[in-house]
Amino acid sequence: MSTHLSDQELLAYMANNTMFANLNQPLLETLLSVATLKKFESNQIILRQGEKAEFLFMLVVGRAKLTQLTADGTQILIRYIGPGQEGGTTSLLPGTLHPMTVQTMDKGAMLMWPQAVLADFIPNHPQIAINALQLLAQRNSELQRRYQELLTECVAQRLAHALLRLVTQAGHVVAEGVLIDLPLSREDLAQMAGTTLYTVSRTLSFWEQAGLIESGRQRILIKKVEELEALTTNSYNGSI
Amino acid sequence: MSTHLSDQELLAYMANNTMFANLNQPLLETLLSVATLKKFESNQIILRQGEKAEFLFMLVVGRAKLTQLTADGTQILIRYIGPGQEGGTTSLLPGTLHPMTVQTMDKGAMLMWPQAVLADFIPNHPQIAINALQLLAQRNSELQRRYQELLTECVAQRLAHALLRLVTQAGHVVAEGVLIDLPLSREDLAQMAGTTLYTVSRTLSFWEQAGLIESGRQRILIKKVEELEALTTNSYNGSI
DNA sequence: CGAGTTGTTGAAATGACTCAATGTTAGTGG
DNA sequence: CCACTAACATTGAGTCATTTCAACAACTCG
Repeated sequence: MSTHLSDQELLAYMANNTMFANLNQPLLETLLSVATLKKFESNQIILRQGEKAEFLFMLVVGRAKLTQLTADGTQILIRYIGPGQEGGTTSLLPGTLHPMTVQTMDKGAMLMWPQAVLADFIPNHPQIAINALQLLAQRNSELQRRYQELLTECVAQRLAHALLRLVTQAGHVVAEGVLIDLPLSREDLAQMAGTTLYTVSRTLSFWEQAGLIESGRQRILIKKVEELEALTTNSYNGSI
Repeated sequence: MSTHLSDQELLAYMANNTMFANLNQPLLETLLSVATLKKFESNQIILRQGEKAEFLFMLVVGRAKLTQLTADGTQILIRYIGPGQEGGTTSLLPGTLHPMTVQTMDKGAMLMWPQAVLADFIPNHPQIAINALQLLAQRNSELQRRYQELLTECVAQRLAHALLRLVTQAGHVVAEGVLIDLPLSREDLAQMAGTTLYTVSRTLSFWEQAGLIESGRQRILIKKVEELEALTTNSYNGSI
């Protein structure tokens, strides 16, 4: 995919994102006109956790990884984002800090809105604030769900949940099942499920033997999505 | 405390809550005029998890407990709220469901705003939406912090964190330290820290022997807050 | 005073982590 | 095109924190 996009395409991405939902076309165009299109290279850090939140962004080409570093230095992986998905939502509120680091995975481009510019739109277009509210409410409920998982589920269930989330976010249907279209290492999965790369490796091996998945280096193919779903609810945990 | 309050007092509670911050006095009064003051008994369920979110509320007398039930039936304790604290924040967005159950602990009273009424204020007073955004952003970052805790810390550290949160929320300074003014059972603490009542009991016994706390039936007095804080950061975990 | 709730504590079981050794794959430069 | 290297993955053995189960002790309330 080229990093050159028409305004048409950019507007389409915006219209499909909750952040810009229910806004009329002229307003979308105005918002686009105050945005900056910034290109980025692979493996570049866009936002660093702890820095002042100065802008909202939306990827239009390429992918990025959202991570958090805990006080003791453990890195956790929040989620992956792709074209049409936004980040830095808290930037609407002046004086906040970025809760996570955003790191690009490919060469790509994004639209950027400075905090002050966007905030100026709210008095006349409160829908923007409502949209942001909607977005934050979604994030909140997803986080709540993950918090619950962590509190009550065993590693195998959490890993199954993490894979299922990846399926809906980055799953491509192929002949034998669903392929997760991301360069995922065991370490990445461990950071998502809150465990170690060793336990991930063991669990995936077990599932591979059971015919649920097929995994190789940085590659995961899920052959039986329903059975993986069953693992998340069942009391049976696919441990070794 | 009586369950009878003047408009003065109600307005003061509102003005101090982030939800109604930066609103002028006339607007606060208008908002109060569209609210309903509802009295409740002890141990009454105000909102049930999964029900349609139909109103925002703010306690003015009494306390309540916010809990969540996970898919497998485990109950988790999110937090306690008291006078001046709100709940049902997601009610600003039409069509959402309550993410948690709210249960009263004492006889008391609260102000209630139906979703539709509040939503009507936003077009002319976008500050309300911004306030809600602020509130959700706070909740979000607190949840993130707790998610991280769960992911990286051991039980003793999580329990220490839970106690410290309770200190700031419901701590009363007394001669010997800080008394947590809530009828907290070991089971309650276990639900907050994501562990079992047995481990809570063991850990508290250990801390009691170390002179950090003093705990009895439904009663916890923290004698050395700083040392408890040290436990949360240190690599040393106060295990048995 | 008795019944039910709440808290304590020991012993055994266990899930997950750590460490260490080894295998596998992709990419690089000769 | 092959050998080399670094990154990624697997697996076993040992260890540890935490849970589970069970028995008992203490407190509260009608």
